[in-house]
Amino acid sequence: FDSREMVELRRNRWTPEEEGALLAGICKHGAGKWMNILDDPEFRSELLYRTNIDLKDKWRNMMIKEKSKMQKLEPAPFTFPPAKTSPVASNEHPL
Amino acid sequence: FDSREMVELRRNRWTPEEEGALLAGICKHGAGKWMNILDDPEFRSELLYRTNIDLKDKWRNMMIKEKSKMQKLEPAPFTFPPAKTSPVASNEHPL
DNA sequence: CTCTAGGGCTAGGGTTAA
DNA sequence: TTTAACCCTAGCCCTAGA
Repeated sequence: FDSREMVELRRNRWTPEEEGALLAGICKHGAGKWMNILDDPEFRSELLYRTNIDLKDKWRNMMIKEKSKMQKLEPAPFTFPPAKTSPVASNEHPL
Repeated sequence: FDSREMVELRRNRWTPEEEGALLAGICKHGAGKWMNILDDPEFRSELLYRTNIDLKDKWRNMMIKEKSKMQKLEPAPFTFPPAKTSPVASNEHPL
């Protein structure tokens, strides 16, 4: 009996602990080895309520977020008239 | 400049016909099956200019309105222990 | 059969406009 | 100020292909 099968009903935010376990698992097994990460005793307890699909989806979302952060750091191309550089309020959405 | 053209620029208010189609679609497919409702030939023509997100948002707003009406009608008497809620038949859509 | 990759869809918080 | 309509996106679903 696998308790992961029971958790189909929840819509769950990822905790920092789960994210850490996922990243550590990726470092150890590689991105894409979702079932290997879940089966690893080192991460199993932290990711008990996640499926291999959950891991894949979460990794994708993390990559999307990293990508958008990178785009913010890239130097702005030369334009005229200059693009407005008003600071973005922290409660606004990125992108 | 025709004032009716101004109407096109406003936010797209839901018509009673659209609301009826949405409710009928929910009865048939269930709340949450927004794309199924849109794809159903029975409702497609009436909801032609709505997206699945529009359907979801409209249903939420309708529920909010119903809820506030309920709260106005029910003074919510203090009881202890709390009154138990009636169970819902499992063969019905949850709505 | 299981597992992964990637597109699609929903839920719910947040924002805008009237 | 209120709120119907609309936006953003994390999380979850569907499914072809390995």
